[in-house]
Amino acid sequence: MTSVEEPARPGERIRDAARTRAEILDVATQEFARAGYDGARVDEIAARTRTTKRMIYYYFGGKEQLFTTVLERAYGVIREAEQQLDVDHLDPVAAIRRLAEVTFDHHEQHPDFIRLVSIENIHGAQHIAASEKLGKIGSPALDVIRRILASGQESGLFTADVDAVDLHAMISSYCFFRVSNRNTFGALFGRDLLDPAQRAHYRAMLGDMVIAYLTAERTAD
Amino acid sequence: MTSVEEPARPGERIRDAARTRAEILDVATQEFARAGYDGARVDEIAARTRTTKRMIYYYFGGKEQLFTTVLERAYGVIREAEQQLDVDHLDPVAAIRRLAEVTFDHHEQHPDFIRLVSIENIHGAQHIAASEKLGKIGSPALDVIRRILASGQESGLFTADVDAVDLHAMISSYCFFRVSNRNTFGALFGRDLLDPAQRAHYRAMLGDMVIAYLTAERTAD
DNA sequence: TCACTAATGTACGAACTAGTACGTTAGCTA
DNA sequence: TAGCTAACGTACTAGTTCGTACATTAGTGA
Repeated sequence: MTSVEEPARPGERIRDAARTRAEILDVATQEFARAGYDGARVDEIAARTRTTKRMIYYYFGGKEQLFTTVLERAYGVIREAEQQLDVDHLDPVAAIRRLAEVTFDHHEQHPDFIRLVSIENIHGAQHIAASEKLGKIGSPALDVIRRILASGQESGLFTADVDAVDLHAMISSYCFFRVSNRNTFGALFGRDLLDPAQRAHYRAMLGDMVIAYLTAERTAD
Repeated sequence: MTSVEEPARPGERIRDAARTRAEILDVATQEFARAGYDGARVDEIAARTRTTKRMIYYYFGGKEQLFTTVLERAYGVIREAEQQLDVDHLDPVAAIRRLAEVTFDHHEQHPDFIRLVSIENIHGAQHIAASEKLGKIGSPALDVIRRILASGQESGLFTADVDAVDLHAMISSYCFFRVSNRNTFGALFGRDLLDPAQRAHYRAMLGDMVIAYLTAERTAD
């Protein structure tokens, strides 16, 4: 998230379109993540900004488009993180573990993103559908997975029948659930999935799981 | 879900507290699952019922308590399904696969439940916390997992360092994600995780993953 | 320096929404 | 069958919430 925090001496009123826009997006991200789409209040977003509600409509058109823009920016952040990923120098097993760990870390570090995605799912992904940007930005992580899989399968380390998108779903589900379902899981089972003391344990567990799946000999079917 | 659908000849007005209550819960479940807690409309729930809004407040006290009761009932259904589970006659590997498959099936068959849990997570699991019923109903599935794990570890089939709650989280995350994130995943990757043609594939993949994890020799750490 | 426009602020309204005051009736029980 | 109460319906209100009409000013280019 591009956070904005110039001091802005009180009383003085500065015009800065980019700053105002970014500040609205920052606050809106928090507010939507906090309360959901319908629970979020446009007035509340405005109040926590150095500008007024009028500006939200000026820059974004309305609550719906504001949420779409918030989503676009949140997905942009994860896409950037995935693009940083460089595992070509590692052997397939180490590479896939590294990918899993980076995914794990990113989910943990961006709970707001997880919440926004959960909210978007409740609403049928309608904002993604309405967004031109989000329509066809494939995941860079997918390309990485494809390369690792191809290399691992070629060398015979990995079983042959694994698909990149499926593996991505497997890794994502584990990382996502840990954050998205933290509250109900904690309430029902008395265990905090985000407990810092257990972090390394869960991180290793994910890697072990994925590698075990990829290297196990499958029973005939 | 205990669905209610007596014909109830038009014009005639029958008094039936249990039926009215159940009908409100049925409709409320759909409405909350459809639109989220804040998106759901009490008037809409009432309108789709053969009774009036007044009755919602008569029986449940308010929107908040109505949602809590909806949640309690939804969790009750899954707990019942878990209690049906009988895998004691199977060997550990078959038993754990069976457990995974039953979990898989239940999630797929109850998308409304998944949505309600997602919604509850957005709101910090506050309704679970407020509910006496939901406070301490452990999951029967957990007991089953504990027995299978103990048996599998004793016989040396499974690695020793796996915890029941962790394994439950692993299985749940896969099953949950497939339903909860169907919309965004489909929109971003063009693949429907609930495609009936892929159902068997994903079901087998889960079992393979869990068994691979449980039977793999762990690298020293 | 003048004028023009992008950027901003104020005040308000129309529609919605949870919740309630009050009145009515079915059906059971004494 | 009289009366009592659980069950139900109608109509309304108070407060909220998204959105906008209108007024204003900072900064830039001619």
